[in-house]
Amino acid sequence: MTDSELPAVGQPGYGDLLTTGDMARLSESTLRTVRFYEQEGLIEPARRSSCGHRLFTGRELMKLQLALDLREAGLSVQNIKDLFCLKADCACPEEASKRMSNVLNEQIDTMQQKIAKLRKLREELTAMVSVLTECQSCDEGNFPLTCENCDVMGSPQLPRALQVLWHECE
Amino acid sequence: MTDSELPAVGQPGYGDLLTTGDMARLSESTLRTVRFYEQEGLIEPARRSSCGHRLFTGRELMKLQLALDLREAGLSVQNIKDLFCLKADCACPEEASKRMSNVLNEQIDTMQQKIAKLRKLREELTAMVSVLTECQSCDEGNFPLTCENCDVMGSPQLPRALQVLWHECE
DNA sequence: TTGCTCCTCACGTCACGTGAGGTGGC
DNA sequence: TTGCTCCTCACGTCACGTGAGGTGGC
Repeated sequence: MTDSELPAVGQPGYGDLLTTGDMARLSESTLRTVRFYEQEGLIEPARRSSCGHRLFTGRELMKLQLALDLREAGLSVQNIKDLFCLKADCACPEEASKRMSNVLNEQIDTMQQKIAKLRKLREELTAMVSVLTECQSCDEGNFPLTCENCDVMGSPQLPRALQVLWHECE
Repeated sequence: MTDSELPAVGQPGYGDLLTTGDMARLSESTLRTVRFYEQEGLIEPARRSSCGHRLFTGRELMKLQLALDLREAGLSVQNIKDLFCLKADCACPEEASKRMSNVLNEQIDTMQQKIAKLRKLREELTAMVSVLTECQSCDEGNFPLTCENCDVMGSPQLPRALQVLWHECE
């Protein structure tokens, strides 16, 4: 076996198998998270090395990466477990296919709502930065001395974030 | 005082002030969350009623709503506290304006990345549902008997979610 | 021997959830 | 008296973070 034939990851003699550290690095998570997800039954090592180290297949890395993405999207670990088991829990593939589609469509819906909320908040903050930037180079040379008299800062239609984060406080 | 002059919320004789329950309802959160955010110093009741009930102004409701939106966007309660105090913590408004803009721009950036990740995952799940739906009404009448021989399910370019959630399992 | 990566407890943390038991006005 | 809303502890939960102390191959 020449160097060029060595596997790119999971280096020392474990074939294509990945250590916990490999899993953490390749999924941009942590050792703790990899172990936690194994403990919760989301992933499973193919075997242990002679000194007790977990060894995972590439397929488990895919599962871990998907699980982490779904967590970021707001699903609980239990939700993800249910998804991972859904097909096996169904009596037949027809039922599995329909239930899977239903569950996924629900998730797609809630993700769409999350995206909409995030976009709205992002635009609110963007609007606030615009006003701040505008006022920093105030044409009237008033900032920040006489803002109370200014129609920009005085407007009641200012973005909510600006009203909350940029008020004359207690 | 006629009925039409009564405040719409915070009904019984508290003027325009809002109870903890009002705050929870109007922010679509919970009593516990309102109290927790008060304890953490994000909001503050204007006063207590004679029997010890918290009474908040409309302004505190705005703060609560913004705080909840920022939490959903991924900021910690400490992050939000820092934002709420940023202006007061600055020596002058010029500095506050610049620091605020910087912090907000960072947040806008990370929110943009979150949106991109969510959209990507949403499209992955949508693609998976498409394949499932297509296969449910398989032209060849094969589903789910002879999927192994099919070029749809056999393709290595299937969405990752489909590979993970719809495989022949252990 | 040193440095690196892995291991197993096990306690800590963050943002709340969830009762338990009590109060005050219709 | 009953029902409703509020109150204060205080313990529980979820998804990990963070040491503490130990192992095995270069």
